[in-house]
Amino acid sequence: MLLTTDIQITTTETVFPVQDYDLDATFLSGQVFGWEQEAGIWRGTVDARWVELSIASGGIHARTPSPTGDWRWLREFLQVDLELAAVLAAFPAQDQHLRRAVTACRGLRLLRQPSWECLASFILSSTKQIVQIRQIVRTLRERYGERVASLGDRPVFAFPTAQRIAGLTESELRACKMGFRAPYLLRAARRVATGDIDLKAIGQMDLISARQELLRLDGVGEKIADCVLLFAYGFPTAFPVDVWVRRVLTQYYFRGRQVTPARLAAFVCKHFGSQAGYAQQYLFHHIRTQRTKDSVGEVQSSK
DNA sequence: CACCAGGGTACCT
DNA sequence: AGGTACCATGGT
Repeated sequence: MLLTTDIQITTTETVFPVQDYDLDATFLSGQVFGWEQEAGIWRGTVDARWVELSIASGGIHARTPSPTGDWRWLREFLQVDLELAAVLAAFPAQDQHLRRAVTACRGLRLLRQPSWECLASFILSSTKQIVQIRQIVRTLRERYGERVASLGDRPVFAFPTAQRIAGLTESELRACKMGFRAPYLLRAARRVATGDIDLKAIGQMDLISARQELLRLDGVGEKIADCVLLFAYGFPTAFPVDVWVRRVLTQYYFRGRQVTPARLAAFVCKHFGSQAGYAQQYLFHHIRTQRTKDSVGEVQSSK
């Protein structure tokens, strides 16, 4: 089918007519680590393509350094065709905690990231603060990523491929300050490079099989698997539970009592429903951006 | 300077 | 199945 926005032959910019899309909330919500913001403009790469994004009247304005005849790669990444209202309508109607998070984070979206970069980034994420994950990813790009065309003054590098990382040594990776995660990343890169783990095939699987396949990787547990399932493959019920989400769930829905992981998973499945992954992202971003607000302080200080 | 960070594994009971 | 030490590094 032909969409009017895709008919242009070659152009370096376009506008996606989409409403309720907050670039700041989306790129700052801990789902992606390689993008930089300056004066309201977000810059980053999708695979080997560099792009800059800003909010314009009527939607998202995108610019690329060289003509892009077909913007499907960016539509896919940004998920501009997703109807956010339909997602929000699937949330439990009587959940006031979730409702408040949605109101506070209006326009927060889930991206659809390239799978290898997403997997690698979250292998690096364990017990790291988001700022540190960003730093490690930046170092990896600068040292081992392919240079890509950009519009700025400084050079830009793509996230290094699995093949590239597979050819590195553990000490070279440790030099990027990733610590004990280095052997995990190296082994994952090798298995992806050899095809032992087929990232493309995982996208065609059902949720259970895809999760099982990701869990075969050393250094990938349930939380990281769920991040990749949600942020790279778009499984709508994947629900990553990190320390923040665990904290917010136990505080809001279990009166601060200790809950076993199995019981928590059962609650999540029953309560949040078909768009649980989106609900998770709203709760996560909300709790992390509400520093000094009354009741939230209790959540932050509780274990 | 303790404590914590978008965890996972090995090893224990 | 559920607890715990440990892993490496830097922010707060």
